[in-house]
Amino acid sequence: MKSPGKKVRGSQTGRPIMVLLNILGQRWTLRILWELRDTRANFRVLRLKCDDVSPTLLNKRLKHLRDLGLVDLNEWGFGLTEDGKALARQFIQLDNWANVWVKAGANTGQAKQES
Amino acid sequence: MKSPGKKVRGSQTGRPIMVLLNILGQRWTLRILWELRDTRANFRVLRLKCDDVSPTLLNKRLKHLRDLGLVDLNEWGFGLTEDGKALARQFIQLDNWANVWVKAGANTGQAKQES
DNA sequence: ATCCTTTGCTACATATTAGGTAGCGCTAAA
DNA sequence: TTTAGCGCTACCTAATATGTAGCAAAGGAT
Repeated sequence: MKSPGKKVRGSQTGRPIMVLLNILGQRWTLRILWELRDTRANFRVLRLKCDDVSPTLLNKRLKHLRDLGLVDLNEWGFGLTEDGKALARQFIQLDNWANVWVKAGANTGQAKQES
Repeated sequence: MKSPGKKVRGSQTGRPIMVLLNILGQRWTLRILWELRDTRANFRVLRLKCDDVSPTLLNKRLKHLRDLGLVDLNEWGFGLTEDGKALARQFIQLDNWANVWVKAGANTGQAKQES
């Protein structure tokens, strides 16, 4: 239903971090940013990189990320804007952290995602 | 289609960053970690902090995060483990970035989330 | 003992979102 | 005029989230 002022999901406080958390909390968004972190790729290549996401969703995410000015499209395909690159840089640190985390014996949670 | 060994979502390469991206890419997960970043909270308080998520989902996420060793529960409620805190520390940087990002005139994407 | 409250948590029906497949319109080459 | 590749969309089905109600257990007060 969704009345005008009502939100569909996540916080609508408008605090930047909340906006960002909402965006990043959507399936595949983080992954897309990650895959584009140091390269450009056209739609199909990006699909392959992203474990063969459905084009429907990939397109939806790309559209969103483009609206946000984090991703753009040119003759070499999709890629990160300067803002997007700045954001992606944060993830590289996550990558480092993740490696240490798993090495430390953390459960990867792969066996049981759903209850 | 989905053959037996295939997974339901996200990459299954096992690379730590992928595992992490899968986890963080689930709705509310980032938000929960964010809200617990510097405080503990019981179930209900946490719900309120998280824009009144449904208990069903909050419970599911908390269970998952506890399995992963990122969150624990004690007499003061739910909170981050040492691992969780280390991860949350990464987000603080995201917060800073987000503020700059929005100040720079970025579209917050609030007006049109759904297509 | 019996009633409240609060805790974490669950059932269940509904709404929303994601996934998979096919294929469109466009451009450019052959 | 076929062929191929591009970004993108329609369609239907499967998975996930939401909302509401309410559970069992633990404690406190009457």
